[in-house]
Formats: sequence, C-alpha cells, structure tokens
Amino acid sequence: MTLRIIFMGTPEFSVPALKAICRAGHDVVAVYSQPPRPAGRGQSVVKSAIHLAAEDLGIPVFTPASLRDEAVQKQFASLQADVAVVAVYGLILPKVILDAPKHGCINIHASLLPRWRGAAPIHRAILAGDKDTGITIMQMAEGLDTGDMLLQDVIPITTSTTTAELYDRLSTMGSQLILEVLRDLENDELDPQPQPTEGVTYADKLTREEGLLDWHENAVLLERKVRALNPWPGVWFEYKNERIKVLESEVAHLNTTGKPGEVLDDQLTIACSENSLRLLKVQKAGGKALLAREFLNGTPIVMGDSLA
RNA sequence: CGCGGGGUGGAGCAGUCUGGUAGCUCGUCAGGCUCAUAACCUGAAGGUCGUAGGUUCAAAUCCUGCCCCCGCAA
Repeated sequence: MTLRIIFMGTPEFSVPALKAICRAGHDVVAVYSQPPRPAGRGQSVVKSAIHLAAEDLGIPVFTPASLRDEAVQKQFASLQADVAVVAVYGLILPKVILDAPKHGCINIHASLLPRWRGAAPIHRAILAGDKDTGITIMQMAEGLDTGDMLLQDVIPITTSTTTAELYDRLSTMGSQLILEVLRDLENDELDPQPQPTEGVTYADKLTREEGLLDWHENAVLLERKVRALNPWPGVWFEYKNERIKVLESEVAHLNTTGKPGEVLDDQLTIACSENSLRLLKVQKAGGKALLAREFLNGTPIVMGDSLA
C-alpha cells in the first residue's frame, strides 16, 4: 500500500528525503517549493534544489509565494493527499493547510526537539558547544516547531564537526527517519509524544554580522564559529581593508600577554581575550582557500601585527 | 546586462597606471655546515606571463573578443 504524498521543501537538505520517498514507492502527487529567485553571480533566476529534483522525477511543482492565498489553499486541498512531508520549506503553513491532508503535515527538523526550535538549528547546536544533535520528525502544529514528536535520532557533535558535515549527515538521516514514520503511518502505528516543556530553546536566524571575528571573545567560541558559520554567512576578519575568510582554525592554549588581535607568531596564531586562535585555512576575497603556510607566502602577516 | 577581485616557473604573490634585460616568499634538486632540525650557507633546474587577435621598432604591461577561478550580494 502506498501513500499519496505532497512534498514541501526548498534547499539541498530536503532532496534526499524527496528521493527516498519516491524510491520507497510512495505516490508523490505534488512538490511545493519556494519560487525561483535571482541568485548567484549574475543574479540569474534559479530554481530551488527541490524544484529541480522534482522536475527530474517528473513530479508537478507548485511555487506559490504564500500559502495564505485561498486559491492556493484550494489547489492544495484538491490534491487529496494522505499526508504532506515538510522539510525546510521556508513558508509558514496556515491551519487550513496543516489540516488539509488526511493525516496532516509531518516535518523533518534538524535538532533534538524541544531544543533548537526554529530556523538555524544546526548552526546553533555547534555554536553552543552541544555534544550532540539529531533529527526529530514531528506532527506539525500551529506553533513554531511545537508539534508532537514521532521519531528522533541522535548524532554526536565532536570538536571538529562542521555545519557542512552535519548538514549532509542530518539530511541523510532525515531521509531515513521519514521513511520509517511513513511506514508506521501506513500501519497505523504512529506514537506521537508531546514535546517536553523543559529544555526549549530557539535557534534564531543567523545574521551576516555574526560572522565577523571579534578577537575580544574567547578563542574557544571563535573556533566554534568557524565550524558553525560556514559556508554561510562565513567567518572573517579585516586586514588592510581586505576581507579574509577563516575556513579552518584551532584553539591554541597559549598563556600570552598579547592584546586581542595581536599576531603571536609567524603561523597565524592570534591572541584573543582568552586563549588564542590559530588560523589553519584562510581565503582572501577573490582568491582560493589556502593553508596558512601558502597564504603567508604571498601575504606576510607577521609576529607583532595586529588584526584588531 | 546586480557590484567587485584574479589567471605570471610546482605553490602563493609583486611587476601592469608611467611599454624596453622575469622579481619576492616558499617548494624541488645538488653540495656545505651542524649531535640535530620546518635551522643556516652555497649553487642549480624550472616560465611561449590564461587564450585569440590588434596597436608598436618593442607588449606580462596599451586595445578588443573568448575561456576559467573567486569575494560580495541574493
């Protein structure tokens, strides 16, 4: 037995789930995604990753600018889906939409709810120094990521885990868990659990500004930023009016008297308010990503300089 | 036509405005010094300066087309 499914998603993260659902033999009757927008160099209008994947799979795509429109809601309801699977869609679903499919809407969320409800759960988990994170599949309700939990799985965050890596792994994990949930749904074996009232946190959207390194912070936090804020918004500092991105770094536990921002040696070790940060891989605007040593061959930043 | 930076020996850069003997920091190779070293010294190899054309006595440098890489922005 197969389910009539509407899939709603936008970025690359959601693609494995869409493909997995199709491969499992379900009947994906429509895909909803954010409308094509100008993007990239040249600002050419680009379809979302999900939009392209859906076209590839031969599934009809809808890209309404909003779901508050009555005509859109009618269209959605007329699909007579058993369930809608939502994975980083980017639009708020009004109650009419949530209630339209026979079994409502099910969301794939990249955190261990109720921790990190909201927009940037992966980044916030790394920034906060969490020891683990994961995927929660939930039955969507009206509040922000407040619905009952259907399934959850955990993934560890180590001291070298990056957002890029977690993004991939959680994306894959989500595609597996959603299949389990759909199977349970078919067998009428879902076991919705209300979210705990303790431990709720919200993952605020990232701002570009958060990517600017402030040497007046602890190197431990800065190093987490380097891992958490790539590829977006990117972490950088200014040197001689040039923007230099930091792609890899490590905390150096040097007891120094250096002022924050001071270059402590000839290996790009920078003094912070606490500890110091050694920059391992950096990139100048317009240039390729370089290891510290290669970078220094062309841009000498030497002991005693200040990046503050 | 969203804004902008760049393609120079194996790597990263300077040189381009003010055309006229290819430079710097590394790496590589050979030799030396040292108990030793990513140290230091000496020497060497390696470049049709992205590509096609134009201007000129002369082009990495000026003009035009094309290819490729990247930062911002979205």
